[in-house]
Amino acid sequence: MSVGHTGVTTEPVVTCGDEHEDCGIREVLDRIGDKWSVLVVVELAQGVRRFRQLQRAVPGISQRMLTLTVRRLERDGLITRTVHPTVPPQVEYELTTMGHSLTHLVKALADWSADHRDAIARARQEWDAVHPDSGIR
Amino acid sequence: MSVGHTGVTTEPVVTCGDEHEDCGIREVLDRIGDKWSVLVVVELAQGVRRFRQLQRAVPGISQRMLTLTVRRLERDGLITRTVHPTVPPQVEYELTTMGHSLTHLVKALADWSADHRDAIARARQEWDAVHPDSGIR
DNA sequence: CAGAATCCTGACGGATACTG
DNA sequence: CAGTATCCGTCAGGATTCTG
Repeated sequence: MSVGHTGVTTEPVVTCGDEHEDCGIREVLDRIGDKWSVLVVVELAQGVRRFRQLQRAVPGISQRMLTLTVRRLERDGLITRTVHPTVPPQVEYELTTMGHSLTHLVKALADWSADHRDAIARARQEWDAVHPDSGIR
Repeated sequence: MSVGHTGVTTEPVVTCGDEHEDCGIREVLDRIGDKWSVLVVVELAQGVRRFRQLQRAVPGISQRMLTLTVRRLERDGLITRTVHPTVPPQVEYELTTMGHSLTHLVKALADWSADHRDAIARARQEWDAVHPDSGIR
């Protein structure tokens, strides 16, 4: 579609209809924009996982944050939480259909990231070279 | 491996290759996951904009945050900043090619949001009804 | 194992005032 | 107009401890 960033003839790829309104974008980002949600979703995309499994699969996450993250994902209907009344307790997490659909979006993110991470890194180095102590980072 | 818990025969849509590594996902989210970046990008998808134009187009953003946001986007090579040495000063912001490509990703986010916002809202209400005072929110 | 409850810190971001 | 400079509150998220 020839995006051409100089010849602004491109019709807007994304518009908000209402000029002054946030599209639903922020709504998604408020859910998956946090530090751990996507990583948990990515892991659950592999299959059913138990609590400890998730924690090991997502290195660096604390129990607290894992708990909060899965609770919120559950609340939003993106994953299910199944408690097996055994001892010791066993809790399984699994993506819902909606959760799986989110997976596609995450893939788009990963793809874009893979495609541009180098360019971004270069742009940064360049910028940082030109603006030594800008406070920006 | 057939992930499909419904009938989704899809092989994992997103995998991280290395089992224990963040894909580049967090990298993207660290850039556009903040409060304002996407909104600025969306506005710039419409065309070239000046500072005040941007601020009016993105209601609620402070000068400070607008400044920080455009600086970071510029640093990452997603937008350009052109200063016209006039008086009063005139500064124009414009998406780069890479910035435009990001626009497609943002559209994917908006689409997913539009498709699932209702389902999410319902899931929440339901969850909140079952878990009156869970602290989660 | 799978959490709940607390405490604590840094960073994100808002408000305001000043400048070229 | 297009910023910069400060001050300040909030809160996401880490570390730690306790429990069924």
